[in-house]
Amino acid sequence: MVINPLAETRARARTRSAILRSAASVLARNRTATLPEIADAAGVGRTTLHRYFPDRESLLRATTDNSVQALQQSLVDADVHQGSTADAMRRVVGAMVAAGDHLLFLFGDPAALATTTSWPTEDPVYELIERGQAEGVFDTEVSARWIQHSLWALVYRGCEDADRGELPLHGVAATVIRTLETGIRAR
Amino acid sequence: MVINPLAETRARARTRSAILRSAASVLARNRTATLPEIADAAGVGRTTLHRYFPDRESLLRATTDNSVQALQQSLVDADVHQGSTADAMRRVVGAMVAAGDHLLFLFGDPAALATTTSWPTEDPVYELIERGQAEGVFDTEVSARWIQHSLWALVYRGCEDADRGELPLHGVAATVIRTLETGIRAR
DNA sequence: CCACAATGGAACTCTCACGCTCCACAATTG
DNA sequence: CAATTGTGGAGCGTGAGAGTTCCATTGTGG
Repeated sequence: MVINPLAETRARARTRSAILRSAASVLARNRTATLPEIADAAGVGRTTLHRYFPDRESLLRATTDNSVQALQQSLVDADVHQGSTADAMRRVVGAMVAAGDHLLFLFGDPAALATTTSWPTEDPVYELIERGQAEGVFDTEVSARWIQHSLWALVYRGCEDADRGELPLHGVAATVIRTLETGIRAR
Repeated sequence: MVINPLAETRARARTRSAILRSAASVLARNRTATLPEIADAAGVGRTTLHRYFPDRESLLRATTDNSVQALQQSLVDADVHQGSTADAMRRVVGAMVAAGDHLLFLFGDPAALATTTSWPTEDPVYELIERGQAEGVFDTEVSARWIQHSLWALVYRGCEDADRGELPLHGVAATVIRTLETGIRAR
């Protein structure tokens, strides 16, 4: 009956991604969450969790890789090379906000990002920032790296505020973009 | 010999604050750090650590309270009511950066801030922001709360970058202020 | 429809951080 | 310079979470 023992059945694929999604969500909010907590959130038994990810570390690695991939896909969808630099940056913010839990998980744990091997060497967002600086659209007094980190920081904070109900989810992107583009000064 | 059994001797006070300082520093970088790690960082034996803080939770509470107080003191020194709103805000950024490890510890752990009882109800920075909005100096399209959170996010990120050597410590405040005031757009 | 993949509860061991105690030694303070 | 306070190493019991196995039950999918 087994046609291809290497291929995951649909059931396994569904379970696997349910676990990864819940893991990112739970760990984003409490990085010391226990395995049973994660299993419960995924609607899965602790035994099943162990069957997919033998130990905690492999679950963390898989969750990190999965979140990196989800975030990247979201950025690809944003199509950074389309239209003006400013418009592209706005789409980037929207894309990151859309990545939600994945972003909160990744940037909430300094260790996670530091140890992952799946972080792309080619970063379309970083290139976009450099492009914007070369075009005279973005500030050249600060480094491209800092601009990128400012972007991360504000989007992260926006997502967290939304998560706590301090900011309506549909307004996060607009608010972040406004502050990112022109700061907190009145115009 | 005991003159006042309630008063801490100088030695005890020194040890206590050494522990609290190290705890904030170590826990900011790894919130699951073990007690021996914290004791080592403070140059103190594990036994002594336990003598001052019977269990992990009491150490965490004390460290949180201590960091809140240090940050507050730093803000008091910044003298928010002195001079123009813009200048005051610049001093606030400098004060927060100076708080360094305390800030990284406090804002790095969502749970720490949520459970502390020592967070002041009167927040001079929040009042400064409201004042700035009323004066037409700060953006009124976004909430005062969001401006405050943007401030936190950027200062936090700046401190972290400095900690990782991605940003020179003496440039953190200036960089954060620039981005905070006018965003990432070129002028 | 029915074989087999997939699941999850129960129960076990193992590890490791924690909390605690005791006692010899060092530092302080008057 | 003593009397007392403060320190820290060694070592032990405890408990929570991790990792494992077994087996009865469920439910996918050909």
